Amino acid sequence: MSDLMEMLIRRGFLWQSFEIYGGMAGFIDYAPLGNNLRRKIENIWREFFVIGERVAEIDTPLIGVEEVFIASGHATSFVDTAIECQKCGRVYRADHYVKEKLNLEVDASIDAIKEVMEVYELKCECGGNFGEPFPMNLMFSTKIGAGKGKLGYLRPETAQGIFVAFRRLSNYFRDKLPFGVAQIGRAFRNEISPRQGVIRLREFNQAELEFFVHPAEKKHPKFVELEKDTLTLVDKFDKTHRITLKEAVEKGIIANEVLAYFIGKTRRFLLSIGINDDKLRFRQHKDDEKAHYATDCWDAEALMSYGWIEIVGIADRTNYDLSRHANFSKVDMSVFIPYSAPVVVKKKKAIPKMSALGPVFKAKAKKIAEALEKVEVNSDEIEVEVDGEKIKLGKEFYTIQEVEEEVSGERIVPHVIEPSFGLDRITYTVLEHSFDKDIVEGEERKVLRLKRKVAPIEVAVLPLLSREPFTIKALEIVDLLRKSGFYTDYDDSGSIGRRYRRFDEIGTPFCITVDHQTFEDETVTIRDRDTTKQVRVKISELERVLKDLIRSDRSIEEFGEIFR
RNA sequence: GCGCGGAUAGUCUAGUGGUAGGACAACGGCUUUCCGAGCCGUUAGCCCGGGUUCAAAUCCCGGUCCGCGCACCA
Repeated sequence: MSDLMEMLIRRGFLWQSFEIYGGMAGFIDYAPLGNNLRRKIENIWREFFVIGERVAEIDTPLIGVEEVFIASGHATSFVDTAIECQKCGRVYRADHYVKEKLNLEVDASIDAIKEVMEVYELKCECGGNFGEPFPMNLMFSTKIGAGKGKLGYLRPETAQGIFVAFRRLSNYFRDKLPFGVAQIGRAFRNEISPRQGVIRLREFNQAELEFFVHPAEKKHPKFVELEKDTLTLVDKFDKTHRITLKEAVEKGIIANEVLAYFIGKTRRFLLSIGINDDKLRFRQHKDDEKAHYATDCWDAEALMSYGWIEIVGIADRTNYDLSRHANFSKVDMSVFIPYSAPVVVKKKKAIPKMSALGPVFKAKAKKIAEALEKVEVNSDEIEVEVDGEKIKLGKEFYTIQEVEEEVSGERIVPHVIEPSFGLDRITYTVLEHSFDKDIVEGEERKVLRLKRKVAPIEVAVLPLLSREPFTIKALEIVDLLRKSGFYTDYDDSGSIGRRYRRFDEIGTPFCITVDHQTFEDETVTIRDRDTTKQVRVKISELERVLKDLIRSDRSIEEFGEIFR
């Protein structure tokens, strides 16, 4: 186990879930410090992506009814078909294996795979025969209600809750694009073999933003604020660019401005919580790597002990999800976009002749007539589609009339740009990028150089000596700081040096020490974690000084003279 | 899911069939005028289930978890 992981467990950041019953891969407990850290990161995410934008946050159920995931495509693309070799026991994803070995695109359904296996007498690389193909479902299913119940799934992403509620949300925003909807919460994927500590979990935390835009206007009004930011991009041809966002859009490396805006915003967010810019890059998905819904997709990747790991996915999901839900639910998901001024258009319309249609088409006549009225007339012959059947109609069935129509706008299905954050991975990256060792007075020290605003314990109060009256005074200050809303700890065990090291290890940025002088002039010392320097401040000023320090990167020297 | 390796106190680790030991940490006390000091004391462990044996941390089987490789990662 790494030094860091050992510390995270011992000091209470992360624990294996269900430990007393042997544990279960893919689940972790957020221990007190880890929980605090992740919550703080979530709150900063809110500041960036909800409060700072035209974005609302909602909270929808973790369990979704089956229909949602049939429409979203998860129920099919999540149920991949697998084949297992009877001889060597290897399991493959069937459609991938067929493509690789036979260079055939096949449907991932069990029947299609079975057929291919028979026709081509598919064998394993080891020469063994495959058994019956079986489904490999990556969603957790459950029954809603007693008895037979209704089939439901634990959501594999938070996004669907937003798409499903789109009509209400659009209304909430008074049908004016662009707007965004965010959701922070748990998602579930029944991974085959979760590995790499917290990197692949079966139950994990997502923060997702669905930013709805007009398909023809993928612009962001605040792009100018970020366009000069320089960042590392790896495009789909594996070419690395060190480039500004503006250039990246102009050169077409990033498909549109909204995508670029959120890439930039994501980078700023990640830097603000303490992720190292040198260990951060944005990588474009290759064409065969993209999810079933995405057209362009960029991952924020962080370099850590496991290599480059995806921590954020920023995808242009187009109108895939809304269109699918519109089709499956039969509920219109479009938004009416008014033109700046109404447009008058001349149209040729077909007026159905019921007396002709009726005798020929009988019961279908009414539906054909309805379809006819919607058709635009360009030629002598009109084709309409009724119940999936294409029907050609000659002139005898309608009359043409020229009409002038005033069109005041159009209905469009918005496209959505989705930045999707893996909070567990981000939290862990922050820990890895903050973990450091240095030498203080000749001895090695482990120190977690967390940004002050994410530190799970913000301040520790320590009596110089573990006896009265130092302890009593220190406890009074603890009480004071807790009432002011600081995450405060108190420690009087062992020597003062040992206690400083304890708080260095968990990343507490400031230690307050009650010493002899405290009783002479009501001052205490504030020690800075990173420099180990101390300044002396009045107890009455403590709250204000700490607030300033934690909110900023200012040096403690601005608040008093260096004491030691 | 497959293969290889591993699992002893909170953490790290010694222990090849015969009384489970240490270090660090934690906790209590003494001491201590600012960076893991010292002294005394305390708490605390063989992953789970089965088998072999007079006797299992140790050998065998199955499972779980951890690490690595393969596969998987919508």
